[in-house]
Amino acid sequence: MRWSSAYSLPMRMTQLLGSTLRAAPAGAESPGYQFLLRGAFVRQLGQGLFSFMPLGTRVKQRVEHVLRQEMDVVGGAELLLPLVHPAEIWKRSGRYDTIGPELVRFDDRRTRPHVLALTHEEVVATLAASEVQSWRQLPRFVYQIQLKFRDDPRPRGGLLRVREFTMKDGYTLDRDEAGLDEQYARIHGAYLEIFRRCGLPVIPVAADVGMMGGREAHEFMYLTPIGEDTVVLCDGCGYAQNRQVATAARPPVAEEDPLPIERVETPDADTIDRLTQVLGIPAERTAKALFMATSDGRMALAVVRGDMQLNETKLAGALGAAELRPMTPEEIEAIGAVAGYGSPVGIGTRAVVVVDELVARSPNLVAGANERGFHLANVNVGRDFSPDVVADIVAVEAGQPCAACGGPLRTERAVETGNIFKLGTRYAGLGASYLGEDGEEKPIVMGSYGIGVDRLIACIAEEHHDERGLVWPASVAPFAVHVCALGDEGLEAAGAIAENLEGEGLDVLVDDRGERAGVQFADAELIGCPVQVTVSKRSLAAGGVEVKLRSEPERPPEVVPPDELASWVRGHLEERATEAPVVR
RNA sequence: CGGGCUGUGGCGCAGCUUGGUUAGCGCGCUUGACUGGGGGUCAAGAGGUCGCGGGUUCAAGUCCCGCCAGCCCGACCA
Repeated sequence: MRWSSAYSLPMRMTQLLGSTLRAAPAGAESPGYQFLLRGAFVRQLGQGLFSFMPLGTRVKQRVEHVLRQEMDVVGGAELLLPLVHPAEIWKRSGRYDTIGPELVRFDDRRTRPHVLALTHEEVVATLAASEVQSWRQLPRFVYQIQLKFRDDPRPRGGLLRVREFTMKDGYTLDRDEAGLDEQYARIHGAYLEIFRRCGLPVIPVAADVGMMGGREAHEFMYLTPIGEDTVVLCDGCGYAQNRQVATAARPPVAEEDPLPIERVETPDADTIDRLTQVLGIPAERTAKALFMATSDGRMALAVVRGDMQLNETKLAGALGAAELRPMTPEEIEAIGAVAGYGSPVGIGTRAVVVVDELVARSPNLVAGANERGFHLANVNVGRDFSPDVVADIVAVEAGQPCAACGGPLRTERAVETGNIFKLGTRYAGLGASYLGEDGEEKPIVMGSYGIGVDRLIACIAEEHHDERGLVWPASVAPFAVHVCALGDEGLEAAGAIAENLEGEGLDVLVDDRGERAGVQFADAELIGCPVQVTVSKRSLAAGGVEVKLRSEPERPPEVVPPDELASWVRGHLEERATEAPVVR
């Protein structure tokens, strides 16, 4: 293993732009982000816009090195695609219209419409169309490490959610689904290796395909309370899915014959809570109707059992809608419904009625009457109204039984550090086709594979720190060795020692600032390079330099003769290179 | 986009309630001395359109209105 980048001279701390901060700027909440700021790895320029300082850039380069190696192992060929795209290709894929304002659109000087890339499927599909003619040119796997810009409505959490970010994105081109499955599985494995090498424990979970489109997707989740996603996990059988798509075992439904529908008076019962009080029935005997509008202008009435929550992602999928929003009061009135007393009964064709699968087979539920102050008892799906769609549209809650093994499900907050999508022929409309062995023209089958580099760095910082600062895994540390040069004697001796380490292929940062010992030690711990070397009059008198590992702050330093230093460092780095955690 | 909070020197904050002369404190920065293995001490300094614009007032960092920016929660989102 190499512990060096292409650099051959030690980095002197006096070369670095940006000084360490004793206190974190206000607004930095998570410890990982605080240390990234305090250590001068990154600085914020604007909302969701970050400068990578020299130290941060080093980390980024180390992470990218791991990404490149692992992508190359699974047959990837690196390329670089433009950040600015003619709007045309996004119009041709249809995403120009389905994606909202997070896609930045602008005209160039000749008033030709352009966009800033928020991902690169369109470009790859366009390239595939022009470059691939024959089945003999497939399969292919290309990747890049490039900027993306997404005008997110709410950047937050430091580097966790930004607008401009670096992504390692890869794209597979295959003859058929079987070929895609093969490459997908291989890259799935490469992703696990990447996260292992970066020291980040992740869980692959089944996920929603979202704006990408396609038939299958996985996300690589880092479990942390600062995460914005929720994953559903089963300790019993290993079930793991994003809450957006997760399912739980369905409870049994009452075995009853349908009773005659009945209009009951329910004053001030415009919530399920109030309704159950007024009628003295449990929430699972009620059906609640939610009013949602789709981005393509359809009105939808979603019906779930009163004790369950709607999962909007599932509903959007059931409707084939890109986006959903709650209906406005005017829209609710327009379809003849009453908020708080909404009901699918009698709504007719004024709204698309989507009924949760459990509601569809539950007899004698209490539903609204579309009339203020009244509900309908003994509503039965099929008899009293006909749903347009029956599907699982409820959100899984912690504690519900696992659909696979019956064990209790739990939920955890998580950060999505990477994702992989089986796009299939979603982008074939851009002309990506090839001539098969049988002479038939066939659509190219695509896959898409992303890892957010900045987000990955943020997660590594979150995972690897103590109360004093960062503790970078050796694989991504800005430098392998941080040399503290104490006093004039230390400063004098440190140069040769650092150069020697560099000559041995180790990246070295030398603190040549002439600061007091305490300041140097504190900054070394904040910056978090794996090996700390102290050169001073005292260490030289003792026969060499003092070494200690950032990961073992309590262990007393060891004195090592200068000519043995490189092998000492190398040995300890190798030893720790295998320590990165693996989660499944 | 909705709700909340915050904008005062490079960083962290006080001052605002109850308007009143030269706007403070800690850290950092500069210079000097001492010190020299865990953010040292002393001394002397530099550095501020108090986010921006308007208003009220004899007088605004302080009160009012508008705007902008950032942070948090929600909506949204890979």
